[in-house]
Amino acid sequence: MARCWLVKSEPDCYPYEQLEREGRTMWDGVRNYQARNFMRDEMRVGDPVLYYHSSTAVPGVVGLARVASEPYPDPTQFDAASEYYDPKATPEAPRWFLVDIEAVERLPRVVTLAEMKEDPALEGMQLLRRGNRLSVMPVEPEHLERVRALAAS
DNA sequence: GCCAACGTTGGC
DNA sequence: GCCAACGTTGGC
Repeated sequence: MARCWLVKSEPDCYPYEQLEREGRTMWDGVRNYQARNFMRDEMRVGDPVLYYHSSTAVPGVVGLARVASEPYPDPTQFDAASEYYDPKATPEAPRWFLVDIEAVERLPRVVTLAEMKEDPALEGMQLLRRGNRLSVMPVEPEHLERVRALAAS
């Protein structure tokens, strides 16, 4: 079975609806080494991805997506006009990597953070650990299936 | 707006 | 290599 993932996005910044509309996007602007390492070293084309909305009134998983490319350097790190510009990165020695993400399907309903916390079947899920701030993280396949089942219920 | 948790930076 | 200071994330 493929590895499964969860990505966070603030809906004010890049909501799932926009990914649906555009079909596919570069998952750029990630500036955390752990998250980078997941994208650079462990993601494979086709891996399933839960799409999570953070910093919003009702945070939760809203859709399914999928890894759509091999890793490659995040072009925004070289762009002095970008908010993600990193002066220490060069094309010869890129520091930040990303993958493309494509929309698969919106969940029938939002699976909220609150209900995930209450669900014994999701115990141990990295998203639910205290103080978790990673914007890209692995998800156990059974946890991903459980979230899908909750969304269908 | 508050605050806990965490990552990063930089002085030593 | 330690650790305090600082900035950011993100739920509430």
